[in-house]
Order: sequence, then structure tokens, then C-alpha cells
Amino acid sequence: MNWTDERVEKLKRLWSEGLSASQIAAQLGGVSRNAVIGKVHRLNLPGRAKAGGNTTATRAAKRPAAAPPRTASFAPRAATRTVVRAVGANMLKEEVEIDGLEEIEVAPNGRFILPISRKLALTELTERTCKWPIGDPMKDDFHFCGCESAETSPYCSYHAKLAYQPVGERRKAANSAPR
DNA sequence: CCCTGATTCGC
DNA sequence: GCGAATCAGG
Repeated sequence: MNWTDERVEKLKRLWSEGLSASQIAAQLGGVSRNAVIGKVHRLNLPGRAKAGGNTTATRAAKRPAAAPPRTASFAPRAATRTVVRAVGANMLKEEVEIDGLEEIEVAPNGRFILPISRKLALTELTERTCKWPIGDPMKDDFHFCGCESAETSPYCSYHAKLAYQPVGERRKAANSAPR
């Protein structure tokens, strides 16, 4: 892959937006993150403030704290959590309300459990993130589950079950929880 | 182990 | 100039 003017421009833009080298490599395609980093240096673009590791953009994708184990039933009330979402050229931190369906629900009967979607963008998927699509691909709120997936499956344990369930019966759980 | 960017150096 | 290998770190 050549570093065409177009690709270089995209590189500059994404780098300035705070995306990680691997994410940029994913968007450009055909290059490794090392290639991206090397190019960044050659272009004399400003490096990341802190050497080594985590970047602001990276934290955005970090998984929220795991839901505490629940032994007794509880009313799924709305909860809030802080998320950092990429909007245009900058990262906005905002409090969002999690509606019932998005919050993990555990019925003591072992009825159904919905995973908390990490809402990853296509470029943020890796080999071990759940690739279950959520939403309308034509709309901009489209994203992927992004939960941890087994190496053998493209989906997390929950979506893997939904995935290979042909059309068969199954209980209300699956019917009422299409995600 | 996952990830991050930084540097080196053979090509 | 390029980028894989390597290093250093969270």
C-alpha cells in the first residue's frame, strides 16, 4: 500500500483526532499500526503527550466496570454512567442514561441476561470482540456489541447463543430480547 | 495478556 | 521512505 496524499491526509486527520495508531491502521487498511507510527514520525507530527500506553481515545473503548453479581431479583432502574463518545473531531464526555434493555438484567430464575454493549465502531473491533451488530447500519447510531468473545467465536457468549439458534422455539427470553 | 506509542535499522 | 522488530510502559 502506498502513502498517497489522500491516505496521508486521512492519517493526519485521524491522528489529530486522537485515534490510536492501530485504529488508524484499521481505517486506512493495508498497513500495520507500526507503519502508521513510523509514518507519523516521518511526518514530524506531534507525538502523544505521555509516552507509553493509554490514550484518551483508548479509554473511550474501555469496558465499563463489570456488573456486580446479583443473587436476588431487583428492579432494573435507570442507571447512569460516564462514557466518552467520539463525535466529529473531538471526544465528548457525557452522562448517559441507560434504559432498562441496555442495562444488564439478571432474573434469579436464570431467565435472561443482556450483555452491556460496548458500542464499538467497526474499526474498533478486534479478533476477540463480539461482532454482533446493533441498530440500523444506515443510521449513525449503528454499532457492535463489542463484548469479549471466545477465540472460536465471533460473538460473545450471549450473542453466540442467539446466532446459531436457527428459528426454533426457545423461551420468551430470546423472543423478547432481540439484541 | 491486552493494549499504547517510540525507536531502531535492514531494506 | 518504509515498516517489522523491538523496546518501554499502562
